[in-house]
Order: sequence, then C-alpha cells, then structure tokens
Amino acid sequence: RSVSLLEQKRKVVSSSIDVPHARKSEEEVDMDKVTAAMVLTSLSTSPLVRSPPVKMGEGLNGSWKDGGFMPSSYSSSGYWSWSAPSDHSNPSTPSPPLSADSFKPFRAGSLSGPPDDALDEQDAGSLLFDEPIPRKRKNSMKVMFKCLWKNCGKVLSTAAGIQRHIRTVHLGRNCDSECSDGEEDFYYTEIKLNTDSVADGLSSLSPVSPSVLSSSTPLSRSAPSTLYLVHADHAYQATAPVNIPCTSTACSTPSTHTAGFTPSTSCSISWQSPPVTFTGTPASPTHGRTQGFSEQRSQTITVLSSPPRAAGSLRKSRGEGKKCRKVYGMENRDMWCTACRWKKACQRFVD
DNA sequence: CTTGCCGGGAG
DNA sequence: CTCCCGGCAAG
Repeated sequence: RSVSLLEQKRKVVSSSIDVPHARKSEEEVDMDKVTAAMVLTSLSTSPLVRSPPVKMGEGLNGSWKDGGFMPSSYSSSGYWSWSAPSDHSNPSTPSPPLSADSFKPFRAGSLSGPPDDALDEQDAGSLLFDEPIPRKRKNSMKVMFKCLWKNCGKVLSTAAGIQRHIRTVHLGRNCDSECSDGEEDFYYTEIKLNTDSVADGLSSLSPVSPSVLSSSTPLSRSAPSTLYLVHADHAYQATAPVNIPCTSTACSTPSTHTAGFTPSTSCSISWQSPPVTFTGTPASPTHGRTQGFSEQRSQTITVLSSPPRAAGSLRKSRGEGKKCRKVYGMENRDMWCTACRWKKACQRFVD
C-alpha cells in the first residue's frame, strides 16, 4: 500500500516539477534569469513580509531597500553589481550592513555551517524592524551547499567542501584554499533545508544531486512539510535568508511574488548556471492555482509547507472537493467519471 | 451516519 | 486490461 502511495506522490511530484538537468532552451535560460532576479528580489524584500501588506509600499521605500539589493547585472568577470529594482538612479549605494550576524557563519569559509544556531528569518525580521515577533519553533535546519556550475548541481554539506569541489573540478585549480581568490564563492549557494517532520521518505538529507532532490522528494499535499531556504553566498551580495512565497497547489498568493506573501505557506527556489547575465527588471509573474514557478522553470525546486500531518500516516487524506457522486448523485451514476464508478479516486474533480 | 477511495477480486 | 465492491477511515 505504501508503495503505491509513494508512486502516487511521485506522480504528483513529477507532474509539477521538471528535472533540473533537463536541457534548456534559450527561452528557459531567460526564464532562469528572471527566476534568479525574482529570487533576489524576494530575498531583498521578504523581511517586509512580516509587516502588514499596507506597509509594503512604505517598506519598499524604506532604508534598506534603498540600499539596493537588486542584481542588475552580472558581468562575465563574475561580479555582480547592484541597483534598486525600480529606482535605478542609485545603483552604487553600498549595501547596508544588515544583520551581518546571519552571514558571518557561512562567509567564514572554514566552517561547516551553523545549522541549528543560524538565525532564522524571524530573527532577521526582528533585527531589522525591531518588532517583537513571536518566535517560531526552532526548525531543524540542515545547511547544504550546492554547486551552481552549469549542469553540475553537486550538493555538499560543508562550505569548504563545495569550495574545494568548485576549485578543483570547475576552476581547474589544484591548490589549497589558501591560494583561493574566492572565486568559488560565485559558483555555489547555500541551501537551508528545513527537515522538520520530514522523517518519512526524505533521504535527501545526505548530499545528492538536485535532480534526485526534486524528483524523489515527496512533495504532494500529503507530504510532510519541507522547506528549502536559499540564499546566495558571496561577498558582493547581502541578502537575508528568507522564505519565498509558494506557488504550489496550496498557494493562494494572489498576484506577485514580491508582495502579499503568506508567511505560513512558503517555499523557495534555487537555480543553476551561475554565470547568468541578468538585465532588466525582474518579472513578477502571476500564477495559476496549481502552477507557478515550478512549472515555468525547469530548474526550480519548489517545496511547499503542508499542513501539519503526522509523518508516516500512510493513508491519503480524503479529497475535499465535490466528487462525481456528490455532484451527479447516485441516480446519475453513469455520468460519473470512471474512477468514481469504480470507487477509485475521482479523476474529474481532482483536489 | 455518509463519503472517498484503497485493495483486491472477477471476468 | 475493465469493472466491481468490501471495507476502512475521515468527516
């Protein structure tokens, strides 16, 4: 029984998520750029999530946004430059030293990640806005480092490891970290994996390829909550670890992904192919009920936090929506979808 | 109680 | 494979 359940889950997963390694068309590459931009946009604005929506505008003009966290370009030499998303008049304003504490740990290079003590996004919000926000239950965060080199996507558990990987495998350098010029920093990203209640079936805690991550992780609505946090990691970026609102099935975020977040529903994305040239204003795509990032983007890992549910509860919760039986009634049984007629899960009114 | 649907059986 | 249904679990 559980096996078939897993298969079902897998179906759901594969239908909503593409394999990251899929070959990309030009268009998709462009979408990656946009994705990158959106991520960064979200990263830079997300602390505002905790303010009421009314305050969004105010917040956008607020101090740290003016600091400019928008990537406006990424030159071939590998250096980001920054400018505000809507106000390009101020591109060179240095980034404010926002809650630097949350970055020190993984900038330190030698460390293997500050897993459990890393500030969570609540802290960032509190620091920035001085709001006494009720603290969320501490998550068991697993910090991983993912290689962003094109078609690589290797995930290692330590920054040093990923740096060495990039240095040796991609940059073709054979020396120790001592002779590093720090270029590796551009080619990996830190992934915070919220393993909260992910006990069942999620073997992705150990270093695995992203394709495995996304294709085998139980993501359906019945899956345990899983949360990736992604933020870029190098000296020229100052971004807080944040949640990005989700676009998946459970998401009801009305319009954009830079505003109107629903903090309880979150996901984040990551992308590959670091040498991305991004120009222009990031798009803020609207999304349909069941699709958004995850289906537009081949390299997006989208994970939604699901309602609390006992891990290991095998039986799928019953569908909520109206089913053939309810809609047509017993007397019109021949109007039912075949599945309903056969007492199987309704195919016509899928949840 | 009703309803959705899993597991399994019959043809 | 199609079709059916016992029976369980959720509501």
